[in-house]
Parts: sequence; C-alpha cells; structure tokens
Amino acid sequence: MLSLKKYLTEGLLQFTILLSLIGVRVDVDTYLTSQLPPLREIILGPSSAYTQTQFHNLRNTLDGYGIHPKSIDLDNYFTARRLLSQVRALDRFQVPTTEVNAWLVHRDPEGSVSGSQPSAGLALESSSGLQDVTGPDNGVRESETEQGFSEDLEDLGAVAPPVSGDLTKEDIDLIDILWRQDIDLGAGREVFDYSHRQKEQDVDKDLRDGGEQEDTWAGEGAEALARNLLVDGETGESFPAQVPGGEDQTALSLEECLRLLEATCPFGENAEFPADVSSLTEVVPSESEPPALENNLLSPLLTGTESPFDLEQQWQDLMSIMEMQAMEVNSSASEILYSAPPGDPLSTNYSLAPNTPINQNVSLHQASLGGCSQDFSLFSPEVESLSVAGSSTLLPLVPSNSTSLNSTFGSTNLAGLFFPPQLNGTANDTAGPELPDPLGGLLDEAMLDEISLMDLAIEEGFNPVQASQLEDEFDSDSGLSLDSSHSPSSLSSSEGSSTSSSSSSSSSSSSSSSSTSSSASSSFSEEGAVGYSSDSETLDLEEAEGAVGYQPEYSKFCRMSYQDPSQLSCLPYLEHVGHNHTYNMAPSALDAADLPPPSALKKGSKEKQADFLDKQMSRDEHRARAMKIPFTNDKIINLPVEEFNELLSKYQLSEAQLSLIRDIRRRGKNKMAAQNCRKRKLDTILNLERDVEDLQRDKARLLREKVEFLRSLRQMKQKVQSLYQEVFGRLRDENGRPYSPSQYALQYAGDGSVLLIPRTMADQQARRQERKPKDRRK
DNA sequence: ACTACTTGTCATACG
DNA sequence: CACGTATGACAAGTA
Repeated sequence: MLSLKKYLTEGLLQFTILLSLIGVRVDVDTYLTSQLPPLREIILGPSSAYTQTQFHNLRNTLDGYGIHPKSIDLDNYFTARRLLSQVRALDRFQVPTTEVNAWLVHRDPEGSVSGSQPSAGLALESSSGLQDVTGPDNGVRESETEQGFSEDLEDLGAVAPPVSGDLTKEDIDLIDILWRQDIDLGAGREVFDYSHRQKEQDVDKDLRDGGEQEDTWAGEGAEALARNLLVDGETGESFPAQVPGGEDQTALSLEECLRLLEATCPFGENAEFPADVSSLTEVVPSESEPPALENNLLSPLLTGTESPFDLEQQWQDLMSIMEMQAMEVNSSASEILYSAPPGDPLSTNYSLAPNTPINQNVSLHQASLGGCSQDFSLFSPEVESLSVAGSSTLLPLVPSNSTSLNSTFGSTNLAGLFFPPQLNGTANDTAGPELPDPLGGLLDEAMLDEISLMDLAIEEGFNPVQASQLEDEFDSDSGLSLDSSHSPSSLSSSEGSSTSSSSSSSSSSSSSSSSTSSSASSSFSEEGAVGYSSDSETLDLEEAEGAVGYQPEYSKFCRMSYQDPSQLSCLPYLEHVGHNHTYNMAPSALDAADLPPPSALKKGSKEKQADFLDKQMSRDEHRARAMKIPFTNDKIINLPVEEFNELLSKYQLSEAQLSLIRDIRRRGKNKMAAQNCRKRKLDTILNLERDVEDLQRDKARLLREKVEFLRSLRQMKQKVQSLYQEVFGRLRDENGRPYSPSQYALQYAGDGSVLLIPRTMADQQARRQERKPKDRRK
C-alpha cells in the first residue's frame, strides 16, 4: 500500500503539477496528503467511467480550483522542483518516440500498416504522438485526431471482420440481392471501389475487392492493431491513468500536458516547451520563497472552496494531536483545577494574552479563528493583564478552595453564567459591563448541545482535560466525517465525479437529469446516449460503418466520441472478442460475409472468419439472413419510419419477413433504449454519489466549525473564570478582609453588573438555570 | 461450479 | 392508434 502510494503519488504529482500549470483544477492536496482511496480510484478506477470523464473534465475545466494552501510546504515545494525536473527529462525522452509513432499512425490510412504491426505500447504512444504533431489548437486538434483515428479504424474495420469463407447458396443469393439493391440505389461497384480506395470507408466493396487484404488483416495483427488503437483512443482521451502500465502512460500524459501547456501556457511567449518548463521552474521560487511557489505554481488552483476545508482540517488534526499530548502530559495532574499544563495549548493560550501572536503553544486552530481573538479583545487590556496575573495566582488558591470554586462555576450553567438573573448587589466596576456582550454574542450561536456538553464539563469541575476530552469526541466525530468525506472519492475524485456525472447527465437524452456543468457537457454528449442517428448521414455512412454495438469495454475505458457513426466504426474491432450483438452492424460486413469471391479467400482463415462472423452477428442478424431479408439490420433499425416504410414497400416481403423486420426494428430500438437507460441510471448514481460526498463534506465542515466554537467557548469560560477569580480575590468586605469563596459567589446580572451573593443563593440560582434549558429542549 | 457483471430482450407504461 | 422511448425484470453470455 505504501509503495503503491508512493509510486502513484509521484506519477500523479507530475501530472498534477503540469495540470496545475495549465490552470486545470487539480486537488493536489488529495494526492499529497495520505488520501489513497481517491488515488486508487483515479488510477485503478472501480468505475472507469467515473474517473475517465473526470480526467476529461479536469482537462476541460480551466478554472483554477482546489489546491489547498496547506499542501504548499517545503516538502511539497521540493517535491515539486524535483518532479518538474523529472518532467523535463520525460519530455526530452518522449519526443523521438512521438515522432516515430506519429509516422506509424499516419501510415495507417495508406493501408501499409499491416506490415509494421506496432506493439501496444507503440500504438499507444502513437496516439499521443499524433496529437502532439497535429495542430496547435488543442480542442480542435483532439477532435481531428479522433476523427482521423476513426477513419483509420474504419479502414481497419472495413477489412478486419473476417469473412465467412463457406458460402451457401443462400448466401450467394443474398449477395446478389444486396448487390442489386445497391445498384437500385444508384451505387455501382465502381462507386464502391472508388470510395474504398479514395475514402477508405466502404467496407462492403473493400471486402469484395480485397480478399487477400482481408486475410492479411483478419489475423492477429489486425486484432493487435485494434487493441492498440483502442489504447490510442484512450490516450487520445488523455486518460493515461486508466491504462495499465502507468509509468509510460503517465509520462505520455505529462508530455501531452506539456504540449497543452505549450498551447495554453499562461506564462507567456515562450514558444518551446522546454523553455516553458524551465521558465516555469524559474518561476517556481527558490527555497527561501515559499510564497512565490504558492503564487506562481499553485495559485491557479487555489480557489478556496476546498482550501479552508483542508487547512482547517490540518489545523484540526494538529490541534487534536496537541491536545492528545496535552492530555497525556496532564493526565496525572488533571485533578488540579486551573493548573495550566505547559502542554495544554488552550490553557497556555488562555493564560497569556489571547491576542498575543507569539504564543508558541497557542492552538494553531485558533489562528484561523478570528472571532475568538476578537472576542477576547473585547476584554479591556487591564482585565487581560489581570487575567494573566490571576491565572498564575490562582494556582495556589485552587487546591484549597477547589470545591467552592467548582460549585461556583459548576452549578452555574452557562446561561446562568452569562445571563444571570438580576440580583441586587454591588456591581463590579471592572468586568461588569463588558462581560455579557461578547459572551452573549457567542451564545447567539445555535450550539446548545455543545454548550450543554461544555456545561457538563464545567459541572464536572471545569476540568480542562475533561473538556478537551469531550471536545476530542467531537473531533473524532468530525474526523470520522472527514474520513468519510475523503474516503470514497475524496475531494478531487468527487470533483471528478461531479464533473463526470454532470457531463454525463447532460447527455443527449433529453430526459436526463439536471445537472450543472456546462463546460464538460460536451464530453458526455459525445459519449452520450447511444443514438441511432437516423439522419441522412447515417444512410451515407452506414455502408462504411462497422458494427456499432455498444461496446462495454470500449465505453468503459475509452469514452471518446462515438456519436458520429463514422467514429463508431472503430469500436467493434477494438473489442475483437465478446458479444457483439450489433444492429448497426455494417451492411458491408454482412455483405462481406456473404459476398466474398470464393477465390479470394484463403483457406486458413476461413473457419476463423466464420467463427468470428458468427460471433459478430447478432441473433437478429442471423434471423434476418435466414429469412433473406434484403436489407441490413442497420437500416431496419435506424431508418426513420417514412424511409423504413418506403424501403419495405420496395420489396415483396412475406408476412414472416415483415414480422421479423418489425421485430428486429423493435428490438434494435429497445436495445438502444436499454443502453441509454442504463447509462442514465449510472449517471444518476454518480450524481447521487457526488451529492453524498458534497453533503459529507458539508457535514464535516459544520462539525469542525462546531468544534471551533466549542473551543472558543471553552476559552471564553476560562477567561471568565480567571476574571472571576481575579475579581473575587480583590473583593473586600467592610472590614477589609477578602470574602470566603465558600460562602460567597459572584453572580452576573443580565445588565452586565456583577453581584456578590451568598453561596446558598448562588446555588439556587444555578439549579434554576440548570433546569430551564433542559425543559426548553424537551 | 459458482458468482458477478454485462447485454439483449420482453413487457409494460408513457408521451 | 402507431411509434418511439423508458424502465423493470429476466435470461444468456462472459470473465
């Protein structure tokens, strides 16, 4: 696990840094901290749709967002520097490969690829290479690349499906029928030949003409190539992490990132990327200037929604650790009230002037808690100095009078403490008018539960240790929430999921939900609902397109655009095995299965091709062939009703044939509908998942805020307590003697005055105040 | 052999 | 009503 983390983190760091340089939102924080689950999800991804689209959208989302300042420490800074240099090295290493593979890819359309079968890795790199070489505009370039690939694959696909060697009489008849049909439609063989040679789209004629080529292609080479190109498609989607064998892919992605950076680099005019990198590296500050790193390297990523969250979390963790240590240190002395243990940050913070920034033990958490110190600032400096002195003088006083003091504060519930009933007595001139306001403001918060908790702590002796224990319970609670918010897919992954799901839900299916992100919507509308575009384009292209069944593997790992049927054509050949019950099966493929000139087929591949064909053909296709349906299932399914009826009217079809055709059409449409439905369902689930993550994050944040309030409240109480001690200790009766804490207590009045009352009365008041909130709660 | 997952299909409801 | 779509349920295939 650790090694995995290190390995993944490094690669991802590189990628992330580069993405950040481009301005893409990346939650580096998630990577840098020990959040392994999201990492694992991104790389090994349980649902690749999830992560894939996430990457997609990471790239598309150009609003900087999400890196947390907390991750900018020296370690990370050094890591960033080191990784940047590595990135540069990677770029250097990758360039030659890129060129070579670009050449390979470009050779594909010329049909000469069969000789040079690239390995999977090569093909993979070739895609990025192709992308690298193509135009400067990234988006256009990418789409162009995909288009090019689709065409390439189309071409490959045109020959890839093996052709059944053993032709029955029936087959030959069907061939003739189809041929006649083509002629009826005005397409002679020459047209197909031409289109094959020129456009390389016509699978049908390709198969008729090039039997030898088919044999060449139908072999393992074609499959390997298909696989490679599948990987190509993935890389084309810039989703390297999904691909097994991470290092290379990561490098490629980095390279791609560098290219992207080259195109979109906000740093200016540097034309060459290495120069960019170096300049960026220079922009990255020297070790003595961490803020510069923050600003220049990561600032595009800082937008803060997540940032305070994680910063606070870190403070929180730090606090917890400190408190734990304090608890351990003080466990033995915990009985001593008010003894401020050296390790207790709260006590220390409290005993010193709260606003003093030079408090080493001050809870870092409160550094971000402006309200707390502000509240303290409401105390007059005199009081604060008194409190400082008082806390020190309290130490010897407490053991002797612990019970009385405890009863004084413990029996006074918070409301009573802060809003005591008006009682007659002498108003204290020091703290009287100032006390209620800040404290009353605190009470305005809806934290009655916590207050009661704190009351419990107070009642149990105002023991800071116990209070902190209580608080730690909250901490652990929030910690759990934090974990949960991080665990499933954490911040970054949740972002990814959100984008993914949102992009998904914005699919072409109109009924699909709701969601938001518009920038990413294109990514899913591309991958989107399995549409059988029944427009004329389909008619034109369907001859060329291969089987367009919804390919699970492909859709999983390679969510590129296949709304366009021409791009779809690559799919079936990418998934060379597996069920391919495609209704969009290229008529040419069907025809080819039936039509190939027997002489052109080589004996060796006959059986293989037959098997392959059988697997490729859906049941309905088999039925259609058996029933001698004179047109393709693709047409049956995808034609608009009018054209479909028109087509039916052209032929004298038996009732059984008509029935079968209608069944095929119904099933085909329903199949598409089912696919869309499932996709929609998945999107819904992903959206829900994202919502849950958001809610968990909110919950964690609220819990943290709650704990912060509790903490500040505790400090307030301590402050009040010290002031109480101070004031009480200075009170003198008419004889000039101090009042005994066991007999008298100070009572705060609602108007801010402080009354000195006998302890019996104070206890009664306290009990009365104690009941009120409980009743109110019920 | 068993299981989980995917995909196709059917039935049904709805627009 | 015909047609297309959506969706739950089931079956078959696959890993």
